[in-house]
Amino acid sequence: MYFIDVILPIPLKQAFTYQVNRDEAVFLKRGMRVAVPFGKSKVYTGIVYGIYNDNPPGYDTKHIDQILDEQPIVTETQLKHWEWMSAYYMCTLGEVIRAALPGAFLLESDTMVGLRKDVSKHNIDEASEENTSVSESNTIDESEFTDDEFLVYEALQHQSQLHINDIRSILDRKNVVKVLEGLIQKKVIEVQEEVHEQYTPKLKRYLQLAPPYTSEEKLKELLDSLSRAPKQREVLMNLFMLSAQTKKPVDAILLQKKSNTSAAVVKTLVEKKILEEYLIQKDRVEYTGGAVSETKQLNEAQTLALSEVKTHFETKDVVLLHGVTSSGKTEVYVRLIEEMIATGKQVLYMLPEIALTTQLISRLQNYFGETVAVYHSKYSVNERVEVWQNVLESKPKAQIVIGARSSLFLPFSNLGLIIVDEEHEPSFKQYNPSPRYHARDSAVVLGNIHNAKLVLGSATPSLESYHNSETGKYGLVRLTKRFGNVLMPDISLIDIKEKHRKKLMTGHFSDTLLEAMREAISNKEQIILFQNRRGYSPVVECTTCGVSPQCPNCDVSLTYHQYKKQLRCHYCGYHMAMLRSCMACGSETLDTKGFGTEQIETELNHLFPDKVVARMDQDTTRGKNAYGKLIERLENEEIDILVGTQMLAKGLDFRNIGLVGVMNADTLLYFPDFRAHERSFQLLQQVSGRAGRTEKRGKVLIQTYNPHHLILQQVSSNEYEAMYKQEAEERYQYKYPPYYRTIRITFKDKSYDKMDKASIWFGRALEQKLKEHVLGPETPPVGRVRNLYITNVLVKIPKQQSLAKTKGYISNVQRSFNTIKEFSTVRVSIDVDNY
DNA sequence: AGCACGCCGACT
DNA sequence: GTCGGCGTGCTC
Repeated sequence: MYFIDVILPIPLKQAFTYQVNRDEAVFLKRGMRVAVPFGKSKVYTGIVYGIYNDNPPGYDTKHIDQILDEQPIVTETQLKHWEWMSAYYMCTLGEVIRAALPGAFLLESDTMVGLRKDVSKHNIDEASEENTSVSESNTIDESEFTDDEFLVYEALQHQSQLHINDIRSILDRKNVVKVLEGLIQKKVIEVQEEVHEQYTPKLKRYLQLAPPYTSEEKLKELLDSLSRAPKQREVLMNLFMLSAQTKKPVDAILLQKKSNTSAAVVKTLVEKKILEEYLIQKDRVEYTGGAVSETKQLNEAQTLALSEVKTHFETKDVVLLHGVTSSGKTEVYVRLIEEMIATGKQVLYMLPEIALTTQLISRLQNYFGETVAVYHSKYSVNERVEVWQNVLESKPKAQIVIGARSSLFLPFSNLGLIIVDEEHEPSFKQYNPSPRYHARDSAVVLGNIHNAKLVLGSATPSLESYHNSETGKYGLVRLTKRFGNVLMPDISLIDIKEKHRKKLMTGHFSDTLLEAMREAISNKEQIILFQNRRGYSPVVECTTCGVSPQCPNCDVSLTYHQYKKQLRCHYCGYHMAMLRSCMACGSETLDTKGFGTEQIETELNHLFPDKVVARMDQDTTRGKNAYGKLIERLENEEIDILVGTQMLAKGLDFRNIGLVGVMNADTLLYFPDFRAHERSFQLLQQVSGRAGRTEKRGKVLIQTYNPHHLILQQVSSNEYEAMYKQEAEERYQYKYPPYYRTIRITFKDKSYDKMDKASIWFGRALEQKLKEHVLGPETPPVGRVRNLYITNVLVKIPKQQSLAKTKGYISNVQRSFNTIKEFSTVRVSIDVDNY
């Protein structure tokens, strides 16, 4: 007897044991995929985790359905990293696998329904006497069908196979099992579980002359015979011309184009067996660029930084590269990459999703040509599988991988260097679904496993990383000058309280900002305006009774979107038409409070009617290429003024931005989060960094009601150090990271009472041992989303307290919690390092 | 997580 | 009287 342990991509702690035969046991290796039956009627894809014989578990085991790989697609190194991840972030290995593997690797099981072969035809065409092969029991009596059964039966006359979801929509109901059971019993249909391989290699069609015609004589004959089919002749002539140069089969599409003809003509030739068709597998992810360009000469500061990084690498594995915006960090990375790939090792370059622009990718491809592979969620499942395979096989075309946080899961075998650019970006942390991992921190561990070096780069490092460099855990290298001696932008604060008092505001624009905008426009410079809120206005309020429309599913007010004349909830997507009158008192005195990007755009259209204004936020960049197109328009200077949310802060690298305006900095500062100040500083610095990238000094204007706020002062004078010292002090005082670690436990339930009771129970249980380090339960700013009430318990862990033990204790509490029936519907999620 | 089983309200 | 709602428990 042989058994294997399989990890399934579901949130269950255990592995599942299946039976295999001897041959399978010999063939299988850890890290291969198998399809296994699970539960009553499901087939899942799992990863083989262990193989053993003669140690039967104390229960019946099922046999595996099939083996899906020839070779492991997951390496031992990956498994090690993933195990660390599941332990550290308190999730199951299955959840890590689900996040790690490209969707196409995880097969889907589908229930397909078909008519039984022995009855189908017989009953459509009036049963003929001769057809005696049909046995008595399979004769269908349609009169015995219920209405639903008949509908399904009829649908199957037109389609040989139906997916269970099709049947659901045909019958317009969810539970179709009863109906199907009835039909099975009447021996009309049969069901089967089908496993679909989602990955389909991309095939390219090639054509060549069929063998009978390859001799010159035959060819002549052929051409003569086609004298009355000029189109076909033309195609053949073109084929000769094209293949004369290459002596290879010819791309079908190219041939068709060259011959200036339709697909039908080509098809006829294939059908006449004059041409032969070939399908050749083609890589989807391909670099088609030309020559590889030389890397740029580094300036003095960059050269120094590079050598400092290398010096640190002698004693440390991680170096933090703190370089101001446009100081040319990328060039330093490029040098490091260059040296690393020369030794034959792999390099991973991680960026936040949004900063993965074509700009940067093509820049790297110019240096490294086809050794660069790109990996992120916007790529299709098929493309991702190809990159995965290329990395797995250590192919040269994936020696350098540039990707978003999920690229961390790729099957590297000999990773030498990891670069985490824009290290401070919050989007490196995944919140939902589990695993709630931080890609930067997980990359440090990955680097450790591979014995690789890491560079974390940022203009505004996260407090944690900077702290690590202060304590000597990381090396620290600075780049304080912008490349080409471009000056740091000139940042000024505008007191809009005073401007309001002096009546110097036009809508949301102060006179100072407007003046600066006019000046920039007359200098033919572009302008970026930042407002960290989308929509038209976040609150609509009745001036008579003070009531404002709320989302029925969430505890938030609805945001007014003028463009669609709608009220929308940004949490659940609920929307309704804009009201004409107040829902509570009926008076038509509705007013808007607060403002978003859409309102700024509207105001701009009035203020600068002859200028091109564009908006960049979630609403305008939804489409596949919308973001890229906006960037392109901005690059080509087709846009004069761009309004946007924090999307603007990342990766935009343009020459002609003369002015950056922040419409209201206060919404950032008063965000209820211990990182609000750090985030505000980072965001404002990053946005400011968009200004002035040529010789001329860029200008930044920040409108605020609190011009004396310390953070704003620090932003305007570009004092990262001061900000760090100040913030670090506060974090220490209030027991927050980086001095304390935190774990957040979230409780959700559609009953407020249950959620409340459950969280209190959990909190009390934790307090037994963790004492005053347990905070809450506390209601978050939005206490209900999608009709689920939410509350949080926060566990703080002092530096000297064992993280592993604390997590162990939390797990124990959770285990007892799960045995309490009353709380069974309460959803508990744990977020380790919830920042 | 799915998914099936099983027990209670709103309709033919 | 059914249909279908959701609470409960299991999956090798």
